[in-house]
Amino acid sequence: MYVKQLAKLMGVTADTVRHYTRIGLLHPIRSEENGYQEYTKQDQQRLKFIISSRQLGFSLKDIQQIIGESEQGNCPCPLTRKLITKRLEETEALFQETLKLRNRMHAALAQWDTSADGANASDVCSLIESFVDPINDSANKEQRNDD
Amino acid sequence: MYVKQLAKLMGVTADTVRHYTRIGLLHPIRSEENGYQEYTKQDQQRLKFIISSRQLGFSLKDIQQIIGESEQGNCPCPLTRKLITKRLEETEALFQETLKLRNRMHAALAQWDTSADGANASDVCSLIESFVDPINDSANKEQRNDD
DNA sequence: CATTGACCTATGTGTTGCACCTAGGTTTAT
DNA sequence: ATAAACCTAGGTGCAACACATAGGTCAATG
Repeated sequence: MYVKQLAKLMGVTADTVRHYTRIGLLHPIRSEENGYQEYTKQDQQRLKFIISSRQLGFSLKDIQQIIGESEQGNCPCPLTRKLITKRLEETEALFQETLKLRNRMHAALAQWDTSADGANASDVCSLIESFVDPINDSANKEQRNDD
Repeated sequence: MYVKQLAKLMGVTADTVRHYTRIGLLHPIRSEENGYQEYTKQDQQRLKFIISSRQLGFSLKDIQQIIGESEQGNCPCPLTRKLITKRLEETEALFQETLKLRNRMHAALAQWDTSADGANASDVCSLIESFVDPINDSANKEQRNDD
């Protein structure tokens, strides 16, 4: 099976398959006739594993490590548990940040909905410069008492 | 004011200030004595604007554009409104993706909490390979009837 | 007065996970 | 014969910096 066929079968792009091959996650066999990369059912299984792992938030380096453990005959599960804990923390942090950003953006749009495109010579953009984050506004801070 | 002093004052790293300078967002004056970059109050205001804009989800390129409009004498507000709409859509999408990822990760940890580190010769990692996403599992799909 | 430590410079590389491009070679069909 | 569609390796681009390299500057100290 050549690269595009495998990619199509697994629902990724040929570039993705080539990328995984480049970094050593897949090991196709080189055809002696034409120099093409031949992907076997093993590669297909491996690719499925990579896709599943990515869906769970593992980085490609994580996946390399996990596969490395497995190939050295060790059970990779402890490593897997350890890694997902780290990734979950990161994802949690990203989630919170993204949530806050989304809220700020909504707040800005709401404020800007009722404010005109004023032009102040000293400003670059009055909308941005006059925006007050309702959550981090100091007027609200004393209530929250967290500084 | 030199780079580190400005950075400290505004709560960013000196590298960040240098980065903004490199891409033309800040315009310090070169000292003739020692060749150091001298940042003025204008740069300080500008940096404050950049930080505010970043907090609202604008990319550095967005900020370049907005400043560009302003420097050409045009009111940048319409552009600002247009750009934040795009960024908000992206942030919304990122938020949803991150939320789903977080849920998958929590589901995995929950499943793995009650499953042993089994070793199957054909698997790389049985935990990952046997994980069933409760949300995208076809058995549940008909029940939940959307998302 | 030489040295140390803390600052400064420009430029280049590393990060992540691919997508895209270059410049070719191969295979298949018309 | 030629075009269309596939394949190759290797390189670049993205975002927003962090970090490293190799050097120059400056104030204070022993």
